[in-house]
Order: sequence, then structure tokens, then C-alpha cells
Amino acid sequence: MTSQEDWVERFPGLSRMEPSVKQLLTTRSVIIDVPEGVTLFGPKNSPENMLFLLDGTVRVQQVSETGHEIVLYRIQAGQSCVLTTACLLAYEDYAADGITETPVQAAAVPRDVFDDLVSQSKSFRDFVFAAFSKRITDLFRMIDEVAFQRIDVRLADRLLSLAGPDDVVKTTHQKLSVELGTAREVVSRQLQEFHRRGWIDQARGSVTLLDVDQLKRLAKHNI
Amino acid sequence: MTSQEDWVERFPGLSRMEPSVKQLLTTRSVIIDVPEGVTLFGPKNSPENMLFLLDGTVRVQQVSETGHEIVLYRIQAGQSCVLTTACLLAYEDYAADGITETPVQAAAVPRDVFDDLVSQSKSFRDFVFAAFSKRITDLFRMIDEVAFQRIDVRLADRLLSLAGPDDVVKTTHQKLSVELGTAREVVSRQLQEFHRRGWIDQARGSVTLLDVDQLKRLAKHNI
DNA sequence: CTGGCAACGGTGATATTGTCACCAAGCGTA
DNA sequence: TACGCTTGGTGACAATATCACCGTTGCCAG
Repeated sequence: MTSQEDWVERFPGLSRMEPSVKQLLTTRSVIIDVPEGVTLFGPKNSPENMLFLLDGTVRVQQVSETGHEIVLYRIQAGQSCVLTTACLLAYEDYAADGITETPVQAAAVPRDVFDDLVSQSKSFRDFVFAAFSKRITDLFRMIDEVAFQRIDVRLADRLLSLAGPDDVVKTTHQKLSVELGTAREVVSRQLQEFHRRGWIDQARGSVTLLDVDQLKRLAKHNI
Repeated sequence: MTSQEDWVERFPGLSRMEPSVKQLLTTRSVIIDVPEGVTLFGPKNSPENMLFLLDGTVRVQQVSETGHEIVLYRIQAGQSCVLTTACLLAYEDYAADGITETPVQAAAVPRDVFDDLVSQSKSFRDFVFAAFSKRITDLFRMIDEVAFQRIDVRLADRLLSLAGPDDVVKTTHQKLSVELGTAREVVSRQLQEFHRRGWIDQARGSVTLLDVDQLKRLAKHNI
């Protein structure tokens, strides 16, 4: 796995930073391994560190007062939980949960080191603001989709992005409904329709994409 | 109106900053006045400056590929367009328009000054990250509302927040539908229902709130 | 002043999506 | 085997979106 010494070099956004930045990140960070299904941060437990994801994915989702759930976005390897840190620094409570979706390896950088880096390095500042910007742009797109996109289009899109290289999605209808912020019955009926058209096969806990092209054609709006 | 010299003192988040920060903000900023209905920023024209709103409000809204529109949030006096600057610095295109809703007075701070301030002052960093955090938290709440909240609840909530001190909302059904990201017909029918219950009065281009308490009771989820 | 036009709001029919209640099949475990 | 939990299926109904169309209002150019 990644050694303590070189993770910064292999982190896309950081590898071209000044040596002083890299050194600070390397010497003051701790590599942590977290198993799948752990809540890294949420309204109840704020993390003390900023995380740079080296491996695995973290799913960020929200639970509404009404009990409804919706997936907001995912943090992939090579990205950082900037929001986490920002929402730490700020007065607001973090309204969403971050849950490891796979075993996760991450570099944990303490708050004060993060603050030093923002202060000292323009390129680190740019990195942080770019990450913020991307998140916010994604949230804008998400609002647009939730408000205006048809559910079949959104489901096709999500199936494509969740599918592994074998075109299989290992998930339940319930979990798919949380992906889209809709009801399980709606997902079930849409999947039946996709099946009727010969686009997918279904089994308990998995969906197999048979006609990726047709699914892409339906979902063409985004991707 | 606000003079060039003292706007920083009267800006809630900045008045307790170090003297050096205040001085930089004061000497390197320009006070601008913008009439109502001007697009301050959008996908086509990125602003060159970070704005601190001294007076008036800016409405930030999005136009979907499908032609649908939705209001994302408002920037009020005492707040800053941090997003604007962040999205300037970043590679991503800004996906939303910022339109002055009233005549607006703002202090424009150039990008390099903003960067200097972030670099030099911890309290300014905290201010910036707090602003980011608040926006993102608001966007989370908005996603929750769009996805899960009933339209009558959202309409009641919006009427209350748009109403002037005389409990009158000067707007059209069309504009209200953009506030919520729904259709004009839906707004018309909900307003009819509110009228039937004696909660509001209607006239062409205006809604008068008659029973604020009942509206609040319906909208109680948020506010 | 007035005819035309655009903005505003109302209405019914229909499609889509969400909600509720309930059921049956699969699967693990006592 | 019996039990219980998870998963998925179904019908009825409610809420919301869409579409097509209409009448009214206010503006303004002729």
C-alpha cells in the first residue's frame, strides 16, 4: 500500500506543490485505514482532521427530518474532504454523514497544519478553492436534477455510474432509492420497465446492465 | 450612503478583524453602485472582484438545460459573494446567475487582495470558510426541501420570507414558481387553496398575507 | 382613444411520481 | 423446521407536473 513517505507525490492535486508544502504534509500527516461502513463524520461527531483520500470512496448522504435519505456526493481517491474541514472551522453544524463505502486509506492532516498550508502556499489555496468550487458546482447540478430531471433518466444515469467493469450493480432497490432521494417502489417499477425493454437483468441485490448504450441514450443529459 | 472609509467597520463579519486587514480592505476596495436587474455574474461573465454587499440583495438562480429555472439563494447586505471568487479562482464554470434584486451597493475587492488577506489573516480565513460553510449547509437544506418537502409547505415558507413588513408579496405566480422550481399552474392552485382558507388575498402581481400564523404553522419545518 | 399584443392568471385532462397498505419470496438462524 | 428479517412486487390513491387552451388585464403604438 501507500507508504507514509510518498503519498503526496501520488496525490493528483498535490504532486506539483512547492517542496515546503509537500514536506509539511508528509511529516505532519498520519495515514489511517478505516474499514467499510464507518461513519467518518456527521452531525454528532466532527472529525479533528482534514482527510486526503488515498484509496476507497466515502459516501456523503443526508437524513431529512421526515426520515427520507438522499446521497449528496461521493469522495473518491485523489479527492479531499475540504467540506469537512471548512465545516469544522465554521460555526455551522455539519448536516450530512460521511460513510466509508469501501475500506478506506487516507492521510489525516491536523487543522492547524491545514491552516498553515492555506496561509503559506498560494498553490495550496488554489487547490482548496478548486475543491470547494467543484463541490458547489456539483451541488448546483444536483439541485437541478432533483428538481427537474425525470426519474427514469436519473436512475439510468446512476446505474451507469455505479456499475462495475462487469456492468453489474450490487445494490438493493432500497439503496438505489436513497441514491436518488425517491421511494423504493418507484425504483422497483422503473427497473421493471428497464427489464421489460431488455436493458437490464435483475436478481436479488443486483442489477446487470445488458444494453449500456440504450441506458446512456436515456441518461445522455448528464454524464 | 456608506463612505469609502468606514464600510469595513459596519460589515458584521469584518469589523473585528486586525487593523492591517481592515486597512487593506479599505484602501484597496472600490465602492460600486449597481441598479436593479443587472446580472452581476453568470456563466458568460465572470466578475474580476470579490463583492461585499453593503446594501441590497442579489438573487442567485440557475437555468436548467430543460429551460426550467430555480432560485438557489440570496446574498443579503452584510454577506459576501465568496462563491463568486472561489469559482473565479477555480477551473469550473460558474453554473448560476447572480442578479441584483434591488439597487445594490457593494465593496469590490480585487482577486489578489483577497488572496493576500486569506494568506495573512487567520480571522479572514475563518470568515471565508464560515461563509462557504453556510452556503453549503444552505444548499444541503435546499436539496432536502426540493426532494422531500411538500409544495404547499415550501410555498408558505417562501411567501413568509418574501413578504415585506406590510405582509404583502409583490410578485407574480410565474416568479413564485421559479422560487420553488415548480410550475406556475401549481403555484396558482396552491394560492387558490390558501385563499379559500382565508390565509391570503390575491391581486394581479401581489399576494397579501392575511393569516401569518396559519402560514407559519404550515411552514414550521424550516424558518 | 383604441386595437393589438404581451403578461398574467385560471382550468381541465392527463402523465408522472410519491405514499400507503399489504403480500410473497428469499435467506439466515435459533 | 420454524421464525423473523430483508428484499421486492402490487394496487389504490394522493400530490405534483405537463400540456393545451382560455379570458382578463394593462400597456402602448398608431
